[in-house]
Amino acid sequence: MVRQASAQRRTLLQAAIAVFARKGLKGATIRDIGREAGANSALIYYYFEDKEALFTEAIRFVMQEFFERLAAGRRAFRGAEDRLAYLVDSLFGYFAEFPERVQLMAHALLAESAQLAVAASSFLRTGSATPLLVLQEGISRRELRAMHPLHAWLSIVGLCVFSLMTRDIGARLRPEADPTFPALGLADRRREILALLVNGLASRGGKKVRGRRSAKK
Amino acid sequence: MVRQASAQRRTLLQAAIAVFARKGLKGATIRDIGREAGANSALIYYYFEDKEALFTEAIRFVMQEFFERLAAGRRAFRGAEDRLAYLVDSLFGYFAEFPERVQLMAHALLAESAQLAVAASSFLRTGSATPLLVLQEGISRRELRAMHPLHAWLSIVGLCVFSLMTRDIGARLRPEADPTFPALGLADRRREILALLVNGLASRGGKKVRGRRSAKK
DNA sequence: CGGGTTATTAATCATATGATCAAATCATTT
DNA sequence: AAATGATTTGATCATATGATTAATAACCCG
Repeated sequence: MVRQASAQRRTLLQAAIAVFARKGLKGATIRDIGREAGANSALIYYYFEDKEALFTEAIRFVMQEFFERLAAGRRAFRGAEDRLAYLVDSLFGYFAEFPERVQLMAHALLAESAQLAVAASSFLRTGSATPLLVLQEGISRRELRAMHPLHAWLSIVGLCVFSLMTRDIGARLRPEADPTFPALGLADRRREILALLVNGLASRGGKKVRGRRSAKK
Repeated sequence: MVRQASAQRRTLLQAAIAVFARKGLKGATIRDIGREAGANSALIYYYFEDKEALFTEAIRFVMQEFFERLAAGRRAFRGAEDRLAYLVDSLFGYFAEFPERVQLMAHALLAESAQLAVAASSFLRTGSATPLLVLQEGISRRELRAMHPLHAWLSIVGLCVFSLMTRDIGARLRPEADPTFPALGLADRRREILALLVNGLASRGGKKVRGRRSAKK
């Protein structure tokens, strides 16, 4: 029957986000999600069509929530670095608050790209995809190199998501294989990614370093 | 009994790589893999411990093969851009030849990081992780900014893998949502990623543009 | 050829899973 | 309180799955 808005429905959706994030669409089971929600798993079929539809709604929810936050925090930008910092910080801030949701998006991206594309295109159509607008603005103002904003955005997301997802890989490698590997916190990673986005990996040494180099600290 | 090297064993491993790449560890079934290999699925248990061990061997195989190619193609570098181009081109070239293997690594990176860490650390220990050596060399020579080479490598992998994995998402979005979205080929993506790695996203306009800007074309 | 080892298969097991449904509970209105 | 409709649950079904096993086929060496 697929009921709309209700507290129970929201609870189930949040449980689904958590479990899908941990195990992926295939790895998560209906019973897992029911248990996480503290409800009978059969209830899921009262509120949602099936497991796939629940997954689709989960990624749509996360995407919408993220775009809303981004739009809410939008401001005037002082230049390229400020503009890029806004995007990177939004990603890092969102995922610092809801770490499991990055993982959900990563699963969607990798294994269920069809569903992700469906969800994403609805945001593109309604013009509510803030990151693309912000990047487009930066390109128009010649702050950023000329390129399609979607490519720029995917590069930023790729860097951040990869950095966030590989934190535990680094942690696992560190002790045995490479004692020199530094245990960087989120703030350090944010700084490195921002430096990469603004200036690239190449050293600007020899010739004079640009003033825009360091954000803070 | 877990037999070592044999033609059949290799066939099964290749089939596993293909199926795991398509469906992930959880999504792939033993029967899928058997069918792909044209063999009885029970045979898998003759050559491999279980499904997880097969997955681990699959990512180890791909990682080793990729590192070997990288080591074979290693050369003297003329500077930061040349050095970064070598790494990006190695990734893109490997993907062009074996797209499914890159997808397998993406699955391992984002969804099965525990197994990836096990496989990766053995390469780190033996010092055969060429990309880290190449990056370390570039940093020592002040071509590249000072940072831990593993972070630099993960950034490069993140950019490339994300770009490669989102190609079909872009293709799905393009027609309906955004008619301006350009259908970039691999060569264009390579160029954009390299430009980002060398110079960042920020425009060098106003102040004079660096000579190292454009790779070719 | 023949005996013994290795490789491969069909059949099967136990369990997990997505989904359904009828019954039970709860809420709301009369 | 009775009646009606919405919500929740335990039981159940059919199927898919990872894994095992016993039997068969292929291979090899004398």
